[in-house]
Amino acid sequence: MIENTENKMPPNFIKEIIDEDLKNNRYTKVHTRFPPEPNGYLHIGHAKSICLNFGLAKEYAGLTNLRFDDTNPTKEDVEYVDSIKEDVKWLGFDWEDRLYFASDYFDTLYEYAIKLIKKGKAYVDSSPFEQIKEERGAPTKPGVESKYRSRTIEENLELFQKMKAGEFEDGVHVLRANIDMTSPNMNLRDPILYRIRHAEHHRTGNKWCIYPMYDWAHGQSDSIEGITHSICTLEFENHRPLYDWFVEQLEIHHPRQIEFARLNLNYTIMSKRKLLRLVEEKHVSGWDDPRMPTISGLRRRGYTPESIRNFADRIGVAKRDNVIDLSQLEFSIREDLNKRAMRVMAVLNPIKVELLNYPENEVEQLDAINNPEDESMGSRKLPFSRELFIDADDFQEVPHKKFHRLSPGNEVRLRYAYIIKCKEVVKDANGNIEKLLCTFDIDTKSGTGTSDKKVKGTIHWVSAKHAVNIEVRLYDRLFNVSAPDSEKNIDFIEHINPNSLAVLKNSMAEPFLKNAKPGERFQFERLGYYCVDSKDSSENKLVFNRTVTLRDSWAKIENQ
RNA sequence: UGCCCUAUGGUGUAACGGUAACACAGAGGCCUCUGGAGCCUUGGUUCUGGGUUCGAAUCCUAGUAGGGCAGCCA
Repeated sequence: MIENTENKMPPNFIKEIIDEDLKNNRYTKVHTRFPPEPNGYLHIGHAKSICLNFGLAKEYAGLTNLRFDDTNPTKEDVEYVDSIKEDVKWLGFDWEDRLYFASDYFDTLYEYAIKLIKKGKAYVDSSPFEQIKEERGAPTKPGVESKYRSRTIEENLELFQKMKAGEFEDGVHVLRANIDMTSPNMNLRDPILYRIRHAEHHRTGNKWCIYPMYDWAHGQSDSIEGITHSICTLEFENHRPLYDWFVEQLEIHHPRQIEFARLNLNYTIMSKRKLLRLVEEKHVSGWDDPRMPTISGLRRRGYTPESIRNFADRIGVAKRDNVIDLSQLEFSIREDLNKRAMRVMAVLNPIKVELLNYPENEVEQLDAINNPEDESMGSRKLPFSRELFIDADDFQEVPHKKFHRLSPGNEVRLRYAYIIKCKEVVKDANGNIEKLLCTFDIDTKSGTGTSDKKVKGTIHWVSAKHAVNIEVRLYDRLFNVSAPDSEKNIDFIEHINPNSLAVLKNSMAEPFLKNAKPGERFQFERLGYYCVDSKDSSENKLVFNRTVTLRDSWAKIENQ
């Protein structure tokens, strides 16, 4: 396997920080966490974070928790909780018995809030929404203090208790921290800790009608879990002083937050909101549509966990904004599947070939190697007969000057079989090719060494009467521009590639594929990697998804 | 006209003060019963200007450029 076996990711600034923390005894172990909000499916960007958090812990012999930051009941759902667990597991990571929810800490968080109020560090603000917004100021304009800021501790305690008891409508009061309305860091301008939301929570039901804000819940959750290094993305950099302030005021365990740049992929959108829109507006078949950058989409597309982990290692982690080339992801899956996928022959767009000098009812069983990269995968038998299918792309009636495949009067090798020559093109009334009449050279049988005839090309084929009909879904990038959501005035939906999916219903595969099981991956020789669709494929109707094409140097020649 | 962060070949990431490395992509070539795989070759005055130093991609400083921050979202 290509994956490095030393459990080591390449050097990065986070490891340097951890090394230093360990050396200085700031912490004596490494404990990380992956903290998704269950409001959507995980995508390849999350995979980067998952690999980072679990990878770091593994490398330092530490632990990683899975914690759902479920502080907003109006946006979250168990469907997402389940999918996230499945995806993390599938990626190959194990949180063991450390599955947590921020909602597990609602009681503790409430106690913490009381503590803050008693210290005079939090107050109930009864200003209307608009007023709070107004008083917060702007990045370049200091905020002003709320008139409720000077309420007594007793008054705050009583009001907060009543908020919890459900005595107020949504939005009537909020609990705010008492910090500094003039701070240049907006996060420190008396941030809201609790809001009233009479909504049912997917775990706590109707127990609560006040819910903690993310900023109030997140850092304390990390603290409660004894997290040493809270790895998060760059946009929370400005929140760090606030989180530090909370744990200092509360005098509780102080995790160290380290921010890194999130993953961006060209020709891809990563925003959960926008992915949700693709699903809701049915531009794709669901969160697991093989064109989606979600983990479930990549899985259905045929990506392996190993390939994604290697990808994450390869792209590294740093603080500068980045856009990774899609080819990097494609390389990762080709690299992995090249080593492990069984080779098989399938004809996407069949043209019939008749071998005029091959006996009518004869069938030969030819030897075919299952994987030239891995001898242990052995070989199999391929039936060969008078009538075959080859791919339309492998025949040109008027060949391009560098075309090495079949054309009238030309010879080509049939992989694992014979060299054939095209004698005649048979067409129907509309001029469409019906079949190719060819002859085969009996001395050129593969493996016999009875002929030293050389031809420039080798093509794949399938025996017509033995072939199994399959459906093939050819996927291409979902968007036709490299940065689909970069223009403010153009809806990213307009950049959807109309050819992102092509369905071929008449493809033919060698009989071995008859027993292919959902999720199984193959290389269709000379074409690419394909996997049996996990949803729509059945024994009667095999459906294959194209994971990725093989590198195609012919395409380059052809385009010149 | 505030605060925070960032700046290395086309794209990423490394180099931890001693003369730029690795991967992907691109371009050449070799090899080949997958035009696959594999192998070889080929790109950078390290954003700019000052400074510190025997020596700077690395430290300081001033610019410039990009990103983030004004949800009772996360």
